[in-house]
Amino acid sequence: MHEASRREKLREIAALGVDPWGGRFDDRQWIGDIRARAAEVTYRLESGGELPLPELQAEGFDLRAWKSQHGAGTIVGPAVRAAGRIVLQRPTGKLIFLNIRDWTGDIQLFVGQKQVGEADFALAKQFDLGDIVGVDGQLGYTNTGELTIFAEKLHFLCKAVEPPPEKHHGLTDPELRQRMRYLDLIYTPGVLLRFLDRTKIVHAIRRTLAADGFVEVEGPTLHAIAGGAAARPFITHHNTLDIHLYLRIALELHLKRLLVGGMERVYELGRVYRNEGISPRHNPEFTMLEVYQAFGNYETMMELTERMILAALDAIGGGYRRPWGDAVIDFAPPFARATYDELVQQHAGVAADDHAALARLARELGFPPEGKHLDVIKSFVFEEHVEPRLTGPVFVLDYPASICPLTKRCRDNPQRAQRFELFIQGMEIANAYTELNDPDLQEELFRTQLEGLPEDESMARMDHDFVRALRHGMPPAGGLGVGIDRLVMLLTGAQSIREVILFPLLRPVD
RNA sequence: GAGGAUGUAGCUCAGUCGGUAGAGCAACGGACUUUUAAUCCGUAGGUCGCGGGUUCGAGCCCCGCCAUCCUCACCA
Repeated sequence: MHEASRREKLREIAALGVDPWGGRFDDRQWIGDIRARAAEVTYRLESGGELPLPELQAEGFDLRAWKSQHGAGTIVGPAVRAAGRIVLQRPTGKLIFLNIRDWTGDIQLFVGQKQVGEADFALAKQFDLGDIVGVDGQLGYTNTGELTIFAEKLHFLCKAVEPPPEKHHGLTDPELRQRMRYLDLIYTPGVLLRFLDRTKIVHAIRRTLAADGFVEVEGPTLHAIAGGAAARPFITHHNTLDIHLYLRIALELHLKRLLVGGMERVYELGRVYRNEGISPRHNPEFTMLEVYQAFGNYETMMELTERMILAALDAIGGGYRRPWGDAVIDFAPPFARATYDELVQQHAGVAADDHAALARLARELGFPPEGKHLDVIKSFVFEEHVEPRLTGPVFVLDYPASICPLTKRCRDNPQRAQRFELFIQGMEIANAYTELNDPDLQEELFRTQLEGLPEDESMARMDHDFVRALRHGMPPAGGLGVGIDRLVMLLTGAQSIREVILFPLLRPVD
């Protein structure tokens, strides 16, 4: 079978006195850095003097013709050391061309029998696609103008006993791409870069927060009460205490306790878990950022949100206009701002206080409005009719107070909550409040929220300790939540959340 | 949870009307010191997702199950 010949080569490599699993390999340069040294390659004329080589990327460039034009000489370049996985191999008798890949790029190796000697050439004949090899050699160009390392010494660094995917098509089966992410990262163009961009985005966010004096903390992920959001939790059990515990569905309530405790600027960037459906925009575990700033409000958070996103874009490069599917998202600041009611008027064509018109529209959209509060009807219309039209980026301001249980009301209008959500391509990316710090009102709002829940969500409980913490005094504060996975989707052009989560949840197979 | 699509060699994919299972890449043997998905000659490789059924005969038709993808519902 396919493994047998590779295992045979493994034995033959060992028989050559080489460890087929490799070892420490110091002082090698990344292929991207080596490629950047192309300009150091020159043409040394026998008649004396050195010529720089022309731009060799040009299609159809013929180095042979160029050389005969300029007279006899040799190509000289810097000595380099590289390591990478063999992704293509073209043996032509006593000469082998290899393409190797590290996480910065690909480069061609020229391995000639005469040039590397009998021993290394015997080793090179045992190479398979997928093996990891090292090389010492001179950077130069082949006759066809391809930047190439002309090997002088080869090093074997790791055998691949399994064959790689098809060399041209790679892995296309979406199931295999997720189950074998290690192959997807190597062989699907753009995948590794996207995940590296995710890291840069998260780092840019942390840098922005650190520069503003925020501290990062780690709250508990096992909660006795799953609070801070409305979602079904995962349930687990602690043996020694013999209690049910819930994986956290939000970061909010513990971070606010820290506000009470005097951590004036605090954030957590971490995983939350929601026992809900899986879709191109939902994974059961996903990454949230929550930020709390004492003596700020939701406008403080809006300004911070915009700065973090711009810093993330700067970190990955490519400007503020980003393709996303068939659309282009324009992140050029400042992001648009509009009130909730204005957007209802604009996109639904209905005045936000016109109860009858909203009810009519809700019914048309399949939502029976009878006996429902105006804000509930409006909220339905907003979600169904307005949100999909918010291609954004747009900050939606001043939500109806009755759907915001953790939010301070607007001073001039208690029917409005000091809350914004940032929408981009119909997706909610950020959600921020001026945090409610009135303990009695908070307790009352929790209570009415719990009363409204259906039977099967009765695991939601009042968090009395949180309310007690508020009674000890939480400074007025702005709070922000950001869905990191979705933000990364938008910034990197990914159409599915599975393209930005390294190991999305899949049903296990034996 | 509902509906639709897909599942054939390690990978990417064909497979007509129900009649002996196909290609390319990868692999193996041979030729080749400037190739570019190298090329040329030859060889080998299959539980057609799993389980039933219909039929003289099933990759193909029927039933059930499994997995993945998409849409919807829940949700961010």
